[in-house]
Amino acid sequence: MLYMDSSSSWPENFPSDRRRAIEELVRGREFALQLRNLMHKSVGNSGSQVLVNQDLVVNILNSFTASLSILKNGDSDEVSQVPAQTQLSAWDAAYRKSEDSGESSKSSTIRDRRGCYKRRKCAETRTQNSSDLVDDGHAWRKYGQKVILHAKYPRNYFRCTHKHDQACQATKQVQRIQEDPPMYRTTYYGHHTCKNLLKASQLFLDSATDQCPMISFGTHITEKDLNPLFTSFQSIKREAREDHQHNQGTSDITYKSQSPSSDYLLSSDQMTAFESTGHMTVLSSDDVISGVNSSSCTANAHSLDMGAGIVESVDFDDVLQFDF
DNA sequence: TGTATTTGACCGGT
DNA sequence: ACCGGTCAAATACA
Repeated sequence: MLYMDSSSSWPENFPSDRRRAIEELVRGREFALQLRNLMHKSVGNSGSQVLVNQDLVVNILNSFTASLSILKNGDSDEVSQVPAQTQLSAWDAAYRKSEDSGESSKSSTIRDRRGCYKRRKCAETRTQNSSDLVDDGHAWRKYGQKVILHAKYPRNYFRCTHKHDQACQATKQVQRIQEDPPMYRTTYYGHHTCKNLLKASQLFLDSATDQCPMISFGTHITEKDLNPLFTSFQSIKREAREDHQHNQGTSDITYKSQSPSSDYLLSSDQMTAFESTGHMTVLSSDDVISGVNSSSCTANAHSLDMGAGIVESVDFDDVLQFDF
């Protein structure tokens, strides 16, 4: 999340009343951010209540951000994160203005796109190699394909389907890296902020009804427990199933917490991060609970080959036990 | 008709 | 100037 620096220099002749309005909005957004952070730490809220609260905070933040963008009119950092409708309005306005004033554009059919997008600089990335194009549970929309220098195969660019309606900034790149057997490298940029509830619920319902031999959950998961931050489950389930075929008789896996309210699920993203770093973040139906960093949680978990039964428990603020 | 994909052009960073 | 990421008009598809 980008923040407007209140100490940034203001353009000359920038109206003082607008400046004050912007400063007030910045303050308000800071308060909303603090509220969000407090909510993340709070305990005792039910999952659904946290979801409602998070919705509210997201709406508040979006409103502030959109307002700031409109007022400041042209700060690309701000434009990049406001809802698309706001962006389009601003661009349409700018476009109409240039038309009205009779300014000529480079092309009669293509409008001036200068400043219309900002490249990510050091967004968080995660890379995953796989032998097939796994469904990671998110809705992606392809927006480009490029031939890459010294690469045998073109690189494909995808953005979240909800980029415009929910301002979700997550993107990924998929590139074939090997012909036979086919291997693909997928690089994820940023996190999903969209509420992909329909698809997530389908996955959960699917996981609840599918008699997957490797994974079971201690309690039934209902839609009210869904956390939009937590979605990708399908691929790990498939991994588990495939592995099971190679390792018949491996015991069921239940991710259980000692707190009575919730069990834990692992997304494929988390497993990928876990593979490469030995560190993972575990999400409950409520929210991020804690991080795991245990030298004993290494290779075996990666392929879900739990035959060696490595991890018994990991220390947390709120202790999470892995019953393998 | 609405949504997704393709693809050439544009743009920013180096 | 070049490379790679993104945009958006054209096209395909359900």
